[in-house]
Amino acid sequence: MEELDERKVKILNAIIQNYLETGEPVGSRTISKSSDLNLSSATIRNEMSDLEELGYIVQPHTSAGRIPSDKGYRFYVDHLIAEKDEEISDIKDLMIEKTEKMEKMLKQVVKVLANNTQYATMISAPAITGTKVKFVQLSQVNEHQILSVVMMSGNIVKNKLIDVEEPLNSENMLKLNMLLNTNLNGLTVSDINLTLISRMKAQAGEFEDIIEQVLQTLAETIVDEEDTEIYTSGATNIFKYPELADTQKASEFISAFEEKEELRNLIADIETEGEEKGTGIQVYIGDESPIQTMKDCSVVTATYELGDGVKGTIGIIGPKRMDYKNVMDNLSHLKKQLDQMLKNNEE
Amino acid sequence: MEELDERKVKILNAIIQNYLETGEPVGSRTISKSSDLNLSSATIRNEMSDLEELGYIVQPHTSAGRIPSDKGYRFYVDHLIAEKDEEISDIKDLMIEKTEKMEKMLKQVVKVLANNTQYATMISAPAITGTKVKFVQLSQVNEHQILSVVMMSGNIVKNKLIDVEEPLNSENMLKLNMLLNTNLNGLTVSDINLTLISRMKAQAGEFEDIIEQVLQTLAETIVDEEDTEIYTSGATNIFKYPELADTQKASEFISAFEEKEELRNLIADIETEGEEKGTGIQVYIGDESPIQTMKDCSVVTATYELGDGVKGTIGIIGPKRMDYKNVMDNLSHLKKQLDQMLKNNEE
DNA sequence: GTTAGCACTCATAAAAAAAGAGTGCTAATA
DNA sequence: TATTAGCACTCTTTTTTTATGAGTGCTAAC
Repeated sequence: MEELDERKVKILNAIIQNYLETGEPVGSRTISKSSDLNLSSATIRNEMSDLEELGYIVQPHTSAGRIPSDKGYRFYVDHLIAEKDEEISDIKDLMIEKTEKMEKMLKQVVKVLANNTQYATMISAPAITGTKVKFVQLSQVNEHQILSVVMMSGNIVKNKLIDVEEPLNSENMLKLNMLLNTNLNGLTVSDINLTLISRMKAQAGEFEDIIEQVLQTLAETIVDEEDTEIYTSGATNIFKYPELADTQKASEFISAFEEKEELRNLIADIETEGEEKGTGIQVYIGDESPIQTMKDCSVVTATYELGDGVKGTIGIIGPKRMDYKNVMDNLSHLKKQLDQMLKNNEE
Repeated sequence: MEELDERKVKILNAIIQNYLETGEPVGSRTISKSSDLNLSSATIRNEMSDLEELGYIVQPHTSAGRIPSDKGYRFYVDHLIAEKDEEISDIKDLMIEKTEKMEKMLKQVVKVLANNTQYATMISAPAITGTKVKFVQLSQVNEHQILSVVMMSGNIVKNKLIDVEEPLNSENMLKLNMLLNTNLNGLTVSDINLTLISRMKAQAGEFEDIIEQVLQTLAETIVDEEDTEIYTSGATNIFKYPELADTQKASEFISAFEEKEELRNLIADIETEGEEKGTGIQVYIGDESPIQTMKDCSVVTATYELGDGVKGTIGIIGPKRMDYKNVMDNLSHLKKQLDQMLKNNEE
């Protein structure tokens, strides 16, 4: 808070608060009346002039009030957000209605979050990389097809049909299953290297083709998951914020949410970066966001964790004048819940 | 064509053609110049006046040109669309890039279709109801968990973890698997009635709990699929058509695509209804569509089929002035491809 | 240091004017 | 009788003009 004395901070805060609510540039008179420091509009004007010079606020045009700059928002997020922990409606009750399946749960989570915050939301499914093979099973479906079932930690199950020339007898099948399980069990996918592969093939003898295919399935599983599944909700909330609602911008924004490609990049970027003062939450204001389409927005994200270093990201995207406090609280609350839920599920 | 003589038909056609392109009301002068029947604008005006009286076209306001009414579009779709089969880029090549998984394929299909047509598109995954159980397999994952894998016709695989007090020995496991397969194989889910259930439980003896759970999984599978998965693409194409692009409408439209609830109803409605002169294609113009949000749109759908009466629906939603010809051609082409692909996959 | 006062700026809203597209009707024409 | 040219009239759309008003910066007084 070097360059700002207490009064300036108060005024800046008042400006931002007001702007968050209204979305309109705020003038000196408004502040003069609303804030508790009894100062005339003229005095405020002088201070505002200073604040502008320091880069915390800007004027859209000569005779308009001021709006926060990215730097202003940044200051707000870093220093001005009150610490009190508001009551947040427990999402747990809403979402656990027999949602056995991860996918359904995640879909519900983003939806609830979008409803709670009235912004656009996204969540990435926990990435499979680093998870371990828990269980492999081949079964003969009919004469020419074998079904391979692979279960990874986190109870993620992958199936694949493998075509074969002729059926395996049950003895061979048993052998193969043994072979696969003893060799693969507990390994992460990156552990499966060439040495291991050739050893397994050697052991499999005439059935090396099948091994080949199972391993390939595993590899594909990874590739599959490399472009992580992302679930979104509330993209149309953007229309609630006039500064983002013109057709041009809205179209791009919503397209980005439909395509999900950019979101994927965003998440990739985020997962490598730091976080906001130890809360596990990251805030990107305007240009700070790595993704161009969102330069008029702010992005707030949290990372949730399964056991084995498996991570997913949950994020909210809205106008710069977003209710940071509420959003951050919601996210950190949700993060905790997810962490906990997934851990339970893991056992 | 009772009430319309040849010339009126020609004029109506010209009006619609023109409106499809421009989206602007078309005046008598335009028609007079563009069409091949050499008539003055005055004559056209008289004819247009008649056409309006008959309800095929309307005037947005007194001194504007005419635009087609729903009745006009309907006439166009029923009688005026040329029959020639234009070349349509083969979607097959684009989509079969090792898309083993139905889901991915469907996602790609809607995307390609949206790209080809520049409208919003949707596709419903083939409903599982009526498919048959092909294969069931239980396997011991660890001491307290059994994985049940059920494969249905169409190669749809469902997994479920079942908790057990203590592990089954391999002999019992084998027995249970036998039991399940012999009893369930080839049955549709609706075939599984109480008689069968109690018989199976009796046979299972002390393991009736497990049978119970497997069957429950099957039941849940159905419920899961009852609200069919729907994939969409190109919702933002709506912004390309000014008559639909105002924030209000666009927001509703895109929300409907995000929620998918209304689309689901739409599809449910459609699957019970008739089709356009034996092409397997249905066209809903404006109010003809059962869903309110789309009353300013037209909806064109096709139903594709897997073997056993398992159906899915693919649809295009766009402005009333949609390029019906192109859309219908695209759909019927795609329908054929899907039918074929899925049949291959089925074997 | 603070404030009242005032001239000035500039976006926005409202009002007025102009332009244009298209019609309906009438009377002339083939 | 069917077609067409011509013209007045209607409405929307666009452009121009004219307020309106919020908000500033600066100066001078407190």
